[in-house]
Amino acid sequence: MPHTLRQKIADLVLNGELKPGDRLDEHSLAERFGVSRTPVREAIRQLGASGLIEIRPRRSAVVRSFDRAELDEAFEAMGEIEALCAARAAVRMNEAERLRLRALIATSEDISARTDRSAALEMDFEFHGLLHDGARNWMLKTVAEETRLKITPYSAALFTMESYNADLDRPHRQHAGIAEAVLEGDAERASTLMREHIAQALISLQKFFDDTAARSDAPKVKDRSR
Amino acid sequence: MPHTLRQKIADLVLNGELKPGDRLDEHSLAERFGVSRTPVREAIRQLGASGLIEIRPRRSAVVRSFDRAELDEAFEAMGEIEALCAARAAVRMNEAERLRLRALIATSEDISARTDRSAALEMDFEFHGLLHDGARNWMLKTVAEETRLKITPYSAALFTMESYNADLDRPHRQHAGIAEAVLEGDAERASTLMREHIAQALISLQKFFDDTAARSDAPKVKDRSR
DNA sequence: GATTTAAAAATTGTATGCAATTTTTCTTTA
DNA sequence: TAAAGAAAAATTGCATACAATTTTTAAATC
Repeated sequence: MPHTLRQKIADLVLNGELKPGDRLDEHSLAERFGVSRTPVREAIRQLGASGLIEIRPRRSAVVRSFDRAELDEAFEAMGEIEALCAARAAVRMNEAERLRLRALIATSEDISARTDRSAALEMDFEFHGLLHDGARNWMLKTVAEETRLKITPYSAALFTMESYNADLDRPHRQHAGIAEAVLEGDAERASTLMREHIAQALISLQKFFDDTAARSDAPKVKDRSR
Repeated sequence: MPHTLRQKIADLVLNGELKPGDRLDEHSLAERFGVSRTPVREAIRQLGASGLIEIRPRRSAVVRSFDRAELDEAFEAMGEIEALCAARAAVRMNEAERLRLRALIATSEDISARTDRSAALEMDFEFHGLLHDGARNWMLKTVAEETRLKITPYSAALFTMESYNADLDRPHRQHAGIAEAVLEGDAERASTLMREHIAQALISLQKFFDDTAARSDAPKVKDRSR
C-alpha cells in the first residue's frame, strides 16, 4: 500500500509521536518526508477537515486536543454510533465475516493472556472495523471511522500506558460478549453491550487523565485562547 | 461573516451551480475568486476530506455523486443520526431553544402555505440545525452536519424541483410533529418521527430520480470507472 | 462514417520565492 | 529578578514556474 503523505503525517499522530497540542511545522515535515511545503500543506489541510488536527489561521496547525467535557461528548457520540454499527452487523454480517469475527476473538483471548498491549490495540481496531464493515452501510462506516479517528490519540494512550495492564482483559471480555451477541443475531443486546463497552473505555480514560494530571505532568489542556 | 475560499467553493456545490459529477477546474476557480491555484487546491482538498467532492489523483476533482444504493445507505445512516439528535434534544434543549423551535414551526407553517420552495429549504436547514444544537453534544452535531453536507446536493434538489410543489406541505407537517414531541420531552417519539421523516425524504428523492431518469436527461450516474 | 493514432492543448502535482505575520531571542527598564 | 519592549528569526500564506500527466483536437486509417 503506497502510504500517501496525508497518511504518513496522520501516522505521526496516531502512533503517538505527535501528541495533542503539538505543533505541526510545515518546513520540518517537508524535510522529513523529502517533499516541498506545498504537498505538506495540502495534507495538513485535509487532516484538519477530518478533525484530527486543528488549523488556526497564520498559526501552526496543532494536533487536536480535547478537554474532559469534549472527551465525554466524543465518547457519548461514538458509543451511539458504534452501538448502531453493532446492531446492524448483528443482522447483516455474512458467514465469512462471522467466521473472521470468531477467529478474532480467539486471537484476542491469546493476546489478552499474554498482556501484549500493542497487539491489543491493533485487535481493538480490527474488532471495531469488522463491525463497521458488517453493518453494510458505507456512510455509517465512514462516520464511525471518522469519529474514531478524532479520538484515537486518546484511546491509543489507554493501551500504551503501564497502569492499564491490569485492565487489559476487560476490553477483551467485552469484545467477546459483543461478538457473541452479534453472532447470535441479537441486535438489541449487541447494541447495549457496545454502548457499555465505550462508556467503560471513557471511564478508564478519565482515570488515566486524572492520574497523569496528578503526576503534575503537563496538564495538556486545550489552550484555545490567546 | 468572512466567507472563506473553502466556503465559497462549497457554496457553488450547495447552491447547485456545480452538480454531482461536475469537474472543479483549479485554474478557473482561481480566476473566478481572484486568487492563485495554491489556495484553491487547499480548499478543494479540504472539501474532499469532508466528502462533498471526490478527489482523484492526476484527474480533476468532481462533485461527489451517489448512485441509488449509496443514497439509500446515506439516508439510512442520516436517519439514525438525526433521530439520535432529536432524542437528545427532546431531553436537553433549554427554554430559549424551545421557544425558537416553536417560532420556527410557526414561520414554517406560513412558508408552506405560500409554497415558497426556497424558503422551505432554508427552513429545513434551520430546523435540523436547531436539533443538532439542542442535542448538546459537539461531536454529535459535527457528525450530523458532516453527514448532511455530503448529501445536500441531492436533498436540495428536492426542494427546488417543480414537481415537489404538491408535497411541500408534508415535510412541514412532519417537522411540526417532531417539534411537538421534542417540546413535550418525548425522546422516543421524536426519534421515531425523525426516522420516518428522513425515510420519507429518501422516497421522494428516489421518485425524483426516477422521473428525471425517465425524462431521458443525462442519467448522472456514478462513472467511477475509466 | 467510425475507429485508431498522433499531436496539441489543457490540467494537475510540486518546487521555489517572497511578503505578511507570528514566535522567539535579546535588550532595556523598573 | 521580573516585566516590557524591540529586534531577529522562524513560520505561514500565496503567487508563480515548470515538469508530468491527462484530455481534447486533429489527422490518418480501415
